[in-house]
Amino acid sequence: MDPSRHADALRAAQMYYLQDLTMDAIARELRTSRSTVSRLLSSARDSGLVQVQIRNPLDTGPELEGLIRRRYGVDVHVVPVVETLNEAETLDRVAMQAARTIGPLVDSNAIIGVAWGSTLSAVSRHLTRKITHDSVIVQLNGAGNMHTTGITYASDIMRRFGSAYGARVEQFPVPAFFDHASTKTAMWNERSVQRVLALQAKMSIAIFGVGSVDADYPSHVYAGGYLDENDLNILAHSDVVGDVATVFFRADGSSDGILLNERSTGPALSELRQVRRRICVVSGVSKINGLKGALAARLATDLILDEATARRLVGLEGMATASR
Amino acid sequence: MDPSRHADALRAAQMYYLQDLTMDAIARELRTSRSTVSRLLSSARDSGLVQVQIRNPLDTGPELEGLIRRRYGVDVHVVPVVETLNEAETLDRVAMQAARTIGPLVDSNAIIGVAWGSTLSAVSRHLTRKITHDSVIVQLNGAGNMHTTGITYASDIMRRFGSAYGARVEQFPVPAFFDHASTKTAMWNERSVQRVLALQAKMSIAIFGVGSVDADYPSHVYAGGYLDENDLNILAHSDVVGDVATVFFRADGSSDGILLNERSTGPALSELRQVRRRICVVSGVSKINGLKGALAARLATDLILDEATARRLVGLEGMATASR
DNA sequence: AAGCACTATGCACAAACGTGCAGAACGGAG
DNA sequence: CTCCGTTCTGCACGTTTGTGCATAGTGCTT
Repeated sequence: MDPSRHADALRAAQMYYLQDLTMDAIARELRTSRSTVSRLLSSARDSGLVQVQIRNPLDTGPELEGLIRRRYGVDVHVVPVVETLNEAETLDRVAMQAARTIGPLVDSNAIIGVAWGSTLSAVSRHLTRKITHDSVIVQLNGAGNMHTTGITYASDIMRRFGSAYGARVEQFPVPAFFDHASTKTAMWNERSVQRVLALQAKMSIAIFGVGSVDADYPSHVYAGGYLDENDLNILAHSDVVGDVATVFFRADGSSDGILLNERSTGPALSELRQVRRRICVVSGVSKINGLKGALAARLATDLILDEATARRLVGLEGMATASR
Repeated sequence: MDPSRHADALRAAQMYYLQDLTMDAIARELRTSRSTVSRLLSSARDSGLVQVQIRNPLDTGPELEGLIRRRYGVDVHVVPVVETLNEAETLDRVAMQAARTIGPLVDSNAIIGVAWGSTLSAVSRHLTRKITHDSVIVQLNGAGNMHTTGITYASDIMRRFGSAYGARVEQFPVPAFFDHASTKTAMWNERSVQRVLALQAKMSIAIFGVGSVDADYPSHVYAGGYLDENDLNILAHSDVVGDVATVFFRADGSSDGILLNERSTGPALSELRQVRRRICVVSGVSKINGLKGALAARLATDLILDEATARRLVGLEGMATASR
């Protein structure tokens, strides 16, 4: 990219967003055409030069947010969507808003843990660029399964995060679940694995969705060939309600004694809870039970979810909007 | 204001700025007309719900900024303006950009010192609202003179700052200059004055312009009847180059032995330098000598100025733009 | 209950904006 | 120097957005 174009984009952005000039006026000052200015501005926006932030004064916000915030002790962002949208459209809009909400939280020298799944995939597609230095994106859990090594799917997510924030990407090249807990123990002593684990231990931000065992559209983990029939049976007949980064938990948030976790490659819930900022993105009411479990386990510090699910969470299904 | 209107504004802002919907689509979701949405959005913008920020990656920024930053050790924001604009238009645009640049720096519990003058007046007119708690705006120096008590002029500035940030306003009801230094000493022992001085001592942000003795358009201080003919003569025949908040200094930044300062009500330069964030706004090349003195005195940590003055500061008058 | 002052709404029009397209400018490769 | 592929530019058009104005709504006073 021509560096003088970047400088022009900066000038244009300042004049447009900070001085309220029209594109026409800016075009005259830069001696170019209005359409070029339009393009300069859009490049300024998606190169992260311009940051738009919505700061919701906590006290005046819709009571729905206040309710969730107080009950679960998380910073919550309710994404307004109409009920008539289908699952895919809702996910798309939640993902877009999530991507723009986490942007401002990312800073230089951050170590960002990222899970994978349909939610994170959608989020990764909507990230806006932001220039940071010496940041690292680290994969939270393995993505290999019986059919594929899972590399491309999860690594696409990782790569998008990396290029949006100009960060190094550290993949976690292991399966989602080992067949034998003993293999995991062995691998966990490998230096290549330990390097990733060490990074995970230093995470300042973690971003993940939740899986819910009883979701209508089963999450990737439950349908994608990551678990065999036997495992699925065991899950279905246990009191497990969901997972975060392929680590399972019960409705009360406990996870002790869940055998599958010993073969899972995701971070133990107690480790995850060490991370300063833990951002959970949820779209779709069918994930409600998994979400409740995750909140009971205090896995998230920040929660981004669609309005319908938010209402379900606090038992206000009937209300049309939060504020009247 | 109807609280549900505020909630709608928030919803609309989220959908418009974070989900990229058109106003038309938002209107359908909110069951109202598109024009109402347009108005909701503009109210969201100027109530500070929506914050637009331009983050200029320091390393890729125009070299002009880098030059000033390195030479004077200040964070600099150069406001792009064409040379053909007259003084008033330039001031207006610098002021608008300055107002929007300082917005993000203001936070809850801040104590903000504000000077007065034509520059600050212009800035105060363009402030964008931002909700903060327990912030205080404190006047840096008295504004009374021989003709008026100066209350309305300076207090308008203060009031605008106060209402933009929802902050308490503390005026400084003294003249700009005392006739006798001894009166100042006496007043400085008054409890009402000491309360203001105590606040000033705790400032976290100070915002001021500069006066320049040899400016084409003499600053308010030099023309507004604040000083009598005798004082002006003394100034003209001394080596004083300018002032900040009615405290004078020389080209090298020194201020010792300038008698007028003993009668001035502004903060001593050494006190001003204690403030963590000191924002200096300058518009117009004729202030160049005052500005150079202020920079030599290290009075500012942040400098916002128009492009022509910036070029003059580093001796690049000829260059059309910074980057080609 | 009526009157009044003020604010919010929708319409219609004008202004501002985004984008497909065709041509210009640029930058190697031969 | 010419060719070719790529990127940038301005135009033209359709879409999206801002705003003056007439009207409807709201709340307060008498």
